[in-house]
Amino acid sequence: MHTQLNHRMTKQRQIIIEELRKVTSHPTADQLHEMVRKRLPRISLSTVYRNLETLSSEGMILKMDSAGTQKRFDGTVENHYHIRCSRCGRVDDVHMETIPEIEEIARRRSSYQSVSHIIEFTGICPNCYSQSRG
Amino acid sequence: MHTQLNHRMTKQRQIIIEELRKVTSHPTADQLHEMVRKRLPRISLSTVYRNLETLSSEGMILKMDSAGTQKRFDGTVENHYHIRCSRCGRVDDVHMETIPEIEEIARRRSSYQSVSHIIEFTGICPNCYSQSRG
DNA sequence: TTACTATTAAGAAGCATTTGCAGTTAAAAT
DNA sequence: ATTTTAACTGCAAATGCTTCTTAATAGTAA
Repeated sequence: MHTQLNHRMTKQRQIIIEELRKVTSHPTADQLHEMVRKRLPRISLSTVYRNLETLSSEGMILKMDSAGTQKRFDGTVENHYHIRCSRCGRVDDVHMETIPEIEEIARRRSSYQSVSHIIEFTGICPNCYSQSRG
Repeated sequence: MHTQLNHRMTKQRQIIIEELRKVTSHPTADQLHEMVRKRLPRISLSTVYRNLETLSSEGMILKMDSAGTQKRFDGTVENHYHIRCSRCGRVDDVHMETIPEIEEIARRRSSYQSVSHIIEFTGICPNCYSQSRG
């Protein structure tokens, strides 16, 4: 059982992984491009983008902020949680109690101030799920 | 006292708020534009964007996915939480235990399947905080 | 009413990301 | 070790979301 789908380990891909794993700074694509360029001066930004996409869909790295390209807006301001369908992008509210206690934990562990939080769930929405079972 | 900072309640702004509060679908700016157009056919998309920005900075609505314009990447795949500085955009890992139990709660409340979760904290990082105190 | 200034519509500009293409190369097949 | 072939690369151009520019409009205060 392997998730390798005819993917080649090119020099570019190898070095992108290595450089990303070296740091804890959660770089953007262009920051990573700069880092990789120190070792592969001719690598293009689109190669970095392409590989980041491939690697994250293989589960080898994590793409953050991967919600989607467009921002969404909510008329409700009080903190509440959301769940997003990974198939169709639909977003619903999750009606559950919030857990503000974790903010104090995060504050202590991170030494950030004025800590707030959001939780975002991801899953398959009822529509997409029923479609997938015919 | 009031949080009104020389902001005018124009017809456009009023209707944008009303339409957003009517729904629970977390629309994107262009979806909301379409909704508002039913009542104000000549409103422009940039007016919608401008007002959504104003309203969310006033705290009257919530802007989701407001992380930033660029995606970030993480070499660590196992679920862990992040904290982001609202001043400088810096992102750090938060070393605390994850709480997978909430996924079951969210699954029951939402009727989504295969639920996973992330928590994102927001705060002021040590650098920005020490700057702000001179 | 008059003056003042925030706001608007329309379109251009900005910027992150994706895509088309022609040449290259990793790696499977021979 | 060669051949083969489809994935991959660099580059440029395209795309798509969001913000900015500008001249005109319209709330608001006096």
